[in-house]
Amino acid sequence: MAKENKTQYAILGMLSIAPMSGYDIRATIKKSTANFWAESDGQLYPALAMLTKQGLVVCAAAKDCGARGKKLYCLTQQGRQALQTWLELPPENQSIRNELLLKLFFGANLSSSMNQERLALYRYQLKIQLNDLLMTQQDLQRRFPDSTHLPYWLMSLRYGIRLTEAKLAWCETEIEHLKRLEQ
Amino acid sequence: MAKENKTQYAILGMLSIAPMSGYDIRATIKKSTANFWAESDGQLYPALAMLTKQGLVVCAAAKDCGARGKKLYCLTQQGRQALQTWLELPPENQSIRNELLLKLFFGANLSSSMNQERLALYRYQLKIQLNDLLMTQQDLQRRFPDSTHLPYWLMSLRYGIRLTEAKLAWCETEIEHLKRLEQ
DNA sequence: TCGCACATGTAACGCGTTACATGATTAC
DNA sequence: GTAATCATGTAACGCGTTACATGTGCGA
Repeated sequence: MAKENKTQYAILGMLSIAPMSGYDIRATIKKSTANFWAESDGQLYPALAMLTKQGLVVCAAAKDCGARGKKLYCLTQQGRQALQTWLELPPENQSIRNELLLKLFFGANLSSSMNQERLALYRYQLKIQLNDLLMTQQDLQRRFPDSTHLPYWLMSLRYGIRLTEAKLAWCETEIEHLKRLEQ
Repeated sequence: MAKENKTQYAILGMLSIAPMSGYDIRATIKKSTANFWAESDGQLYPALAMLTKQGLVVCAAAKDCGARGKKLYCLTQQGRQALQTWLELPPENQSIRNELLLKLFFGANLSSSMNQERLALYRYQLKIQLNDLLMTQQDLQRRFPDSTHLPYWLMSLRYGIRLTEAKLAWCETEIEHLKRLEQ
């Protein structure tokens, strides 16, 4: 009835790259997939516990967990299989909800300058985002030059870069549009 | 604690354009904001009922509702004020979850051809989307040449067009990338 | 010794989707 | 008459966010 939990697959995918702790997964997601995938703590840890119970991941013995009680998780054969099965399915497209766009769609209810300010703020945020993405790109290429994952990581990064550039260009032209409209 | 219900504002916004029934709102959302905002039936009608109870919208008397029991809703002064207040707040950005991108991020677990097929299918879907957007653009300009809303509707449309074009261009280059990688 | 980053979790809350349910009107 | 579209709702379900709770180890 309701949608299937995708958090588990994000976790399995991350563990297919390397064994990690919950904290590592969280950090990796924030660093590398933040542009197209987010997870919240409240999902991550329960999902890890469930995957363990289902035998899709195993937690290294407490001994090997290093300091600070870090729990290192590994994919099991079943886990790898479950990931594979999911990866091969066609991706479902989530419903989109972009509040900025919705507010602009109703922009006739606001002053033109209000809308311009909104766009200008967005442009500013996009510039920062773009910069981050470009830095991450360099960073990845330097740190994992030989990883089999690198081409795919760069692919998803370029998606972010392209989209952010397109949004920026859109912002510029729309601000100009509004300025001209005022006169 | 949890997030505020945004459906109500989408409804108020739609009613700021013209009085509408629930069915009309639904149809309008599907036609015009589908690219950045979606609503499901299960949210729409209860939200309308709640807005009525709160006095933010009123339902025209049953008499005036036309055939088929259609209920025509109008904004009240309070409703207009509530919309205004919300519009002026900075937009919150929803967390993004793009399953296609996540699957590509883990693409090293699949064959190169599988990833290529995935991208090719996406490219096909994007072309259709782009076409729809361009048609809608013409349609809007023809049907509402003098509406104060038109500039903002076109703005949100151009966002969709720009983004879709960027995604398409990205698709093309990535398919080429993968082809070259295979050799 | 004080604060920050590391590290793992739980509970409340309600949003949003899906599926179900129902009936009228129009067009062929 | 019968299918499609118009039209309005309800109920189940669980996903995902936010806030809370707790403790460790390292560096300044």
